[in-house]
Amino acid sequence: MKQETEEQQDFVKEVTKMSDDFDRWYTDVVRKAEMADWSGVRGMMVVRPYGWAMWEAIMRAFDDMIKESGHENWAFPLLIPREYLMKEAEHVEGFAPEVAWVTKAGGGMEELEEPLAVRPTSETIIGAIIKRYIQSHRDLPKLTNQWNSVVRWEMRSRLFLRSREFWWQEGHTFHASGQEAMDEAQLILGYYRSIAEDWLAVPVLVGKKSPAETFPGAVHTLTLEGLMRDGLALQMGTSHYFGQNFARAYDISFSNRENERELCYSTSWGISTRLVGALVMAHGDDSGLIVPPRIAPTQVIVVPIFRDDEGRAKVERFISSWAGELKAAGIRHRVDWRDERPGDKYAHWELKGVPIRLNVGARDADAGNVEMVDRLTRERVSIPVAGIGQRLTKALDAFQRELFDRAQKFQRDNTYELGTLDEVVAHFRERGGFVWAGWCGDAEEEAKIKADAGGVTVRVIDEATEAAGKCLVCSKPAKFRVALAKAY
RNA sequence: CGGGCGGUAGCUUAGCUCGGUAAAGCGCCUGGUUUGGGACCAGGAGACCGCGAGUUCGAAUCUCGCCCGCCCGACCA
Repeated sequence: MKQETEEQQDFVKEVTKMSDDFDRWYTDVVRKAEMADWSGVRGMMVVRPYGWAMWEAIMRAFDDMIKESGHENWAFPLLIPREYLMKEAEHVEGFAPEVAWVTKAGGGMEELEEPLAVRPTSETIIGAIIKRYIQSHRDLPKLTNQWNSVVRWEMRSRLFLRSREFWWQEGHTFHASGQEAMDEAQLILGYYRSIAEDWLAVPVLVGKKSPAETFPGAVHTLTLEGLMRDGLALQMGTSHYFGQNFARAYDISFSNRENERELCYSTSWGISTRLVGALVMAHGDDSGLIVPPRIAPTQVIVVPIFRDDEGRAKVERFISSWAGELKAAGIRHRVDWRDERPGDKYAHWELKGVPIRLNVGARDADAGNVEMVDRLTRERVSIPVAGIGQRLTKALDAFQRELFDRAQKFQRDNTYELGTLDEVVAHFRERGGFVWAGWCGDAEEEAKIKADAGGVTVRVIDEATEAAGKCLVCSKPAKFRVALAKAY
């Protein structure tokens, strides 16, 4: 059954091999699988239906989670008056380099009195607006979210990973106590972890960001990091606790039970279309995408095989005798009736990463079987059509688990524990992955790691584990246990 | 935003050095033969040669400006 490894590698012809050039492989796959493209406007991408459908699956899953815990979707303005943006000092400084401005409008391109920023994120305008709706502790917590796109004037772009416009959700919540807001940030981090691990099948490290990497204006930032197949880490979401920083800047206050004026505590959090890129880079292979079943726009593709009209009619009758069962089982499936040869269709759907394929020809119809092939192992098994809905549901669940297990094994195999900066530098000269080490917490030492090890940064601080041993740079007792990596 | 490279049909590219009828493969359309791992034959459509200016009798080719992309740096969801 599995004699043809080399042969299988050749199935997809036009995609650069992952081992030859990971970056080109990534771009080839995203474009050939019809997920996204460049638009002609610098750094601005167009997300095509196949890619957008994956984002839709993520949106549905996450939207359900936050609705369940009382969050509500809003729509806030795209353009932000300059004065709003200027109020939180660290925030302005952090975002200033990447804000795009609208300075002219109208047929005569008249200069605006006040330039308007195209939102790079909406803390400022939401802060300025939301205070109207918060007067009493009874108005709290205020749990808002919006699904939108934002613009950041990036100098270098990559499909899904970094583009000048990207789609995301941004949640902004306001609370009566710091503890409640911190709990909120943690709750969302848990949701994000579930999206990454349970939906995208990408295992993640979670923890706090170092002060240098903390979101501008935040007290602390929680983050999750996945490991891509080239050994680079990718930030897959962030959840920020602001304390009263934004409330102070925007005067968001409420009357507490004692009838005293008090500033709110706030959070913000986001995941973006970058996750679609993460799924490509965490699971794909030389034949193209491998899409986790829970995200897959098409979970099961049926390839009919026939010689003539009579054969076609027979196969068609056979398929329609059990296709209803797939529908009843809630399986997203399609039958590929295109006028192409079977081999062409196999390669096509492998490139698109459809988890399970059913080959159905006359001999299957006669036997009441279909040939099931899964995208991960490529093993072919003949299965009876009786109970096919249940059978495929199980197979898809198993596929989802195997994909996660495989990614988790990859992450484990590429995670190391090192003690000194020399070791870290030597390590990253040779390979990628995560390196756990002790750190004293000093910003200077962090900068030294980044400089000496060629862009290696502190990705997460593991707060669940007590730091032991010494700082890898200065050998003072370590305050934190941190995961280091090169990242996108 | 700095340094390097590139842009010719839907895609990948040749042609450019040395100016002179725009080419190929893949893809697409039509017909036929085919169909259990990327088929074959025949015919056909498809190109403001990235955009604009300049030099020239004549520009895909030379010059300048701009736009877009790729690689390397700094910045980054």
